[in-house]
Amino acid sequence: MNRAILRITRQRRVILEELRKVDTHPSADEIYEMVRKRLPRISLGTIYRNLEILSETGEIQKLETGSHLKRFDGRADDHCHIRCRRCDRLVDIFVHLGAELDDRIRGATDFAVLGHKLEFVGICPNCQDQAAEAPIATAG
Amino acid sequence: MNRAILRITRQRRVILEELRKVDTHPSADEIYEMVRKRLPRISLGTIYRNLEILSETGEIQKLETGSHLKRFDGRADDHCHIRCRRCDRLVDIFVHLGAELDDRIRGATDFAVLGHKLEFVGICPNCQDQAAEAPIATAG
DNA sequence: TTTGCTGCAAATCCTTTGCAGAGGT
DNA sequence: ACCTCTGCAAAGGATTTGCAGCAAA
Repeated sequence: MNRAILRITRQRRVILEELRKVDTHPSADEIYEMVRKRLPRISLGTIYRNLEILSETGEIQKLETGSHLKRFDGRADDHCHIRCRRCDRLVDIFVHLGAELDDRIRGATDFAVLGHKLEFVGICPNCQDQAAEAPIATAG
Repeated sequence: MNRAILRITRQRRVILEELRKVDTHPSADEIYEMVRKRLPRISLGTIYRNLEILSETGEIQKLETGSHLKRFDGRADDHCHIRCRRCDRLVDIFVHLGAELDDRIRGATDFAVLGHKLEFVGICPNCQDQAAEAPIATAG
């Protein structure tokens, strides 16, 4: 992927701006809808291409954990996420476990440890409230 | 997904047996190939349906972290994995960080924390050796 | 006998790609 | 002017699903 000098196109700039505006970790398709309000003729292909490039250069983060579709994060600094099991909402958590975790497993593997992907799973406050009103029927 | 009483079909049994034989965390397609040697007429659809059911009932684990395709783990007990960045091989690690990690973030979120997905990334011994002989060209 | 499961094939969903023309630098 | 980027549309790969017949219980 030896990329030459990047150009700052209108599309690339707007994609980054829109992604930086939110903390909702939208999917490519959701970003497409957001950007389309400002650039109605942009194509989904361009969205995908730019999200790929922006995450390669480290300006954004591609989140591939635990969902069938990719989500993107406008923040690239050290933080992790928690996903709601009911509504699939993904929220930032600023607890820094980073290097510590990696150190803890170095004795337990013969791999050279480079890093990790961590995502918590839970129920968000909204869905907790709904559950109180109308609990989800679990088999059994 | 309120499922009724499950039947133990020949297909379901063989899929589980084959998955339990290996510690390689195969994809659906790889499991298809393994099972086909014993049940040549089985279909990929049946493989997918059964892997889904078996992971719902907790007999196996569906691994969705950090790869474009799902992998499956015949062990359902508490352990995590490390993935090789070069060859994508996925290996078990038996360091138990489970409950401890969840406790550490309970103060930092208003979600009800249920658990987490954790996957380490590194370079496996094989690929380390290869790198020593012929280092991978990185852009620059 | 009941009804969950199977094989088959088509459908679906997300993502990537080829191409000719547009637009940054 | 050069060469990366874009829009369009088609391709791609993994997974899901409808259906009629099959087979556990």
